Amino acid sequence: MENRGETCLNCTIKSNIVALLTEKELARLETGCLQNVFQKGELIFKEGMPANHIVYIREGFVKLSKRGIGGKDYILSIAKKGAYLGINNLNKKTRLYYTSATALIDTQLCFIDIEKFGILLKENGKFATEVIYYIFDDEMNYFERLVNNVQQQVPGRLANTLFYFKNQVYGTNPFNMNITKVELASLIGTSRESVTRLLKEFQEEGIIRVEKNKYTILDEKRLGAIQKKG
Amino acid sequence: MENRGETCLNCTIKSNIVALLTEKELARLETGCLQNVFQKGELIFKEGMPANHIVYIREGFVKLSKRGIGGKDYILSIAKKGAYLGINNLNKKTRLYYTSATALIDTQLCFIDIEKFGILLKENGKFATEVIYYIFDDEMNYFERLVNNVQQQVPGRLANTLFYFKNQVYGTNPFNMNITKVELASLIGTSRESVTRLLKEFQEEGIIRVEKNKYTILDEKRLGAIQKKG
DNA sequence: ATTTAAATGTGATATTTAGCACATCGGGAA
DNA sequence: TTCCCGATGTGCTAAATATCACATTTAAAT
Repeated sequence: MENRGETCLNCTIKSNIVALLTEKELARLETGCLQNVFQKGELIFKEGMPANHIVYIREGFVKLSKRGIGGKDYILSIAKKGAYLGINNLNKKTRLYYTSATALIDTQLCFIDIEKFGILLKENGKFATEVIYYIFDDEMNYFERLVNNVQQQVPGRLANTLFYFKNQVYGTNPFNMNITKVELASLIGTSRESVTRLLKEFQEEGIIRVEKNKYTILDEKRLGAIQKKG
Repeated sequence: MENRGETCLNCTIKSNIVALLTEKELARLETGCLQNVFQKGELIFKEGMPANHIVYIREGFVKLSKRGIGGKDYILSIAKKGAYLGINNLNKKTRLYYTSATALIDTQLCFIDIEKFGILLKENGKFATEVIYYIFDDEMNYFERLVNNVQQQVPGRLANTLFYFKNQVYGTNPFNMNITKVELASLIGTSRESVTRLLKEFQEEGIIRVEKNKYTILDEKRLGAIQKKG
C-alpha cells in the first residue's frame, strides 16, 4: 500500500462530510489518512480482521460479503463511490471488520484512521450530524432492500435486486454487472440455478434483456408488478 | 395525549444519550418534550403520517410494522425500553413515519420534538456521537437478523427469531411472547401454518417448550445448530 | 493457440413451503 | 353462563425452490 503523496487538504474528491471540516481539522485527519488504488478482484479487508481504518470509496465498486456455513459466501451489498466502509466500528472496543470487502473494478480508496475520525466526531457536531445523515441515507436504504427480501419470494427478490442495481448501484439503465450469477444468487439468497431460470423467464416475457454482463430493464412496469406481488 | 407534568430535568429514567446534555440543553429539549402512557394494542403512530417527534421508549414493548401487498402487515422488529423510534427521519425534508408502531403491553413513551433534537445534535458533538453509537448498537443488530433471514430457510429463520426474543428483546430465558403466531410468522416472513408446524417439531425434539405465551429454549446447542444449518 | 478452470445453462428429481379447508380452542362481551 | 370471534392446530395438495448431474460456454493463464 503506497501513499500517493496526495493530501486531504488538496484532495479534489472531498466528500460532503469531510467538506465540513476546518483546515485545521483536515490537517489532523490527514496525518492518519492514506490513499490507494485496488485492482479488480483484490481483497480490501477481510471479515474478522482488526479494523483500524474507515475506508472511503473515492471511485469504483466494492463487494461486501460474509462467510456463511460450509464456506459459502454471501453478499450483503455493493458499495460505490462515496461510501464509508467500516464506519460501524466507531463505537466498538474491539474493532473487527464485520464483512470482507473486495474491489469489483479498479477502485480508489482512502484509509482514514478510525481513532482520528472518532475524535473529530466528538469535537464537531456538524460533522457528526453529517455522518449520521450519511448512515441513514446509505445504510438504511439497503436495509429496506433486506426487509423486502425477507418478506418476498424469489421472483420478487430478483426484481428488487435488479432495481437495486439500476437505481442504487449503477444509476443507469443498461448497466454492466460486475458480479457473477453465483454472486447475484448469494445476494438474493437463492441458488444460482434459480437465478438463471428466472432471468431467462424475465427475458422471454420481454421484461429485461441480458447480453453478457449488460443488463437492460425493458419493462419497469411489469418488473415493478413482480416486485410488488412478491 | 396528556403531559404528566414530569420534566426532562427531573426525569429519573434518563437515557445514556440524554444524560450527556447540560442543564441548559435539557431545559431546551424539555420545551418540546411530552410524556405519555399507551395501553396494550394502542397505535402509537402510523406508517406514512407526518413525523414530528422522535419517540423514546421509557418502559414497555412496541411492535414496528409495515403494510404489505394485500393489506397484509409485516413486522420489522420489536422495540423495547431505551429505543428511539423515528430517528431515521432526522435528515429528511418531508418527515413521514416509515413504519407503524403499536404498544404490545402498557408502555411509557416520551415524544421529543424532532427539530429540537436535530439542533442539539449539531451543537453538541458528544451528544451526536452517542446518537451514532445508539444507531449502530440498536439498529444494526436487527440488521444482522435481517441479513440472516434472507440467506436462511424457514427453520433457520425461526431459530434466529427465537434467539432474537431471548437475547435481544426480552433478555430472559423463559419469556412471554407478546405477539401472536400470525405476527411471529410475519416477522419471519413465512406463513402461520409453517410456524405452528415448526414450533411443534422443535418441541417434539425437546429443543423448546411452549406453554401458552411462555416460550422456553431448552437446548440452545441444537437450536444453534438449526440456525447455522440454515 | 492451447490449456485449464470457472461460469453458465438445463433437465430431472427431491424437498420445502404456501395455501386451502376445516376442526378446535380460548378469551372476552353480553 | 352462553355466544362469538379471533387465534391456533392439522391434514392435504399444489406450487415454489433446492439440489444433483452433466453439457456448454467463457475467461484467464501460459
